[in-house]
Amino acid sequence: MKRNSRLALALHTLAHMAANDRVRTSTYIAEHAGTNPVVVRRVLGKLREAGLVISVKGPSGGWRLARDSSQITLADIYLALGESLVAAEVADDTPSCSIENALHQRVTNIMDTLEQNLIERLAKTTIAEIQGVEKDESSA
Amino acid sequence: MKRNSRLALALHTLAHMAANDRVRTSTYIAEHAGTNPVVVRRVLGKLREAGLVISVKGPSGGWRLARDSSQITLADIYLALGESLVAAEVADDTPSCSIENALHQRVTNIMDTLEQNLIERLAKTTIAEIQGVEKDESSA
DNA sequence: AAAGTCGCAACCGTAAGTGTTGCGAATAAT
DNA sequence: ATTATTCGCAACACTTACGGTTGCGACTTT
Repeated sequence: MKRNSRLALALHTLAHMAANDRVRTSTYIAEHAGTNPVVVRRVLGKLREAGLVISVKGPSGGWRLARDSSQITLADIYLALGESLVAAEVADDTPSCSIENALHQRVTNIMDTLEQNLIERLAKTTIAEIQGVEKDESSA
Repeated sequence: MKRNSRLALALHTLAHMAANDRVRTSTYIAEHAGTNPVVVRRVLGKLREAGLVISVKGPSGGWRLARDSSQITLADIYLALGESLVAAEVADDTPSCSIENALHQRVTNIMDTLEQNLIERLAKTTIAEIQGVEKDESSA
């Protein structure tokens, strides 16, 4: 797969799961998403920590949504994955002078604001809206 | 520096240049941005291709804004750098079935829309607004 | 008891990006 | 003209992030 495709994978998978409430194994999901079961578990694991999906072990186990797809927004997913597409991950500051430092702070603030705008925008769409209308029949 | 810091570097640099209209060398900029002259030239080179800055060779050469800082938006910079922070770079499609394909298309459309929203948001801020009020005096 | 499934850790390979060096081209200053 | 300065560009090394893969243990249903 391509780079930083976790969000796309999560969206795709949850929309798929929203089509009906059958339990899906990570192997099944991986095949339909064109990736690996472990990758699926890695991504869905984060969503499970955030309470968006539920996993059950053992035969006839797998994954299902923790609540109705209309109650899961894209922001929920984005935040659950710990994504930060816009904002810079601050690490070390080398403020050569106070003016540089102030400027750096202003740039950082702007990017943080942009990140926040993105999240607010994400919060306005739910999985149910992605999933659309049709019910999926592909089980084999 | 950190990863994908090109946008932050460009913002920082252009805001710095907006403080006055002196020509800055890439070495000077790099020192103040905590990076390397070649990295600065790489980033500013893209902005030059987009007509946002002008570079002059030779002694007393360097970089300056191509137009007033109030006429350069963050979207100009973002697009000049060829950034795509949200949208997925499509490469290959493996539509196992038509339903999968439709779903994939819908996810792609959503991420494209989010990318577009980000750009629209970026277009609402100019370098002049980042730069603020004070005039910078640091030359040594 | 057996089989299926997740959970997790470890590792590899690839890709992207920054940092660095070197050299050529252009241009201003002398 | 010569020289010094600066960009332009290509090539390379180094690091980091991430997807992909394997292996094994834990759990639970049948």
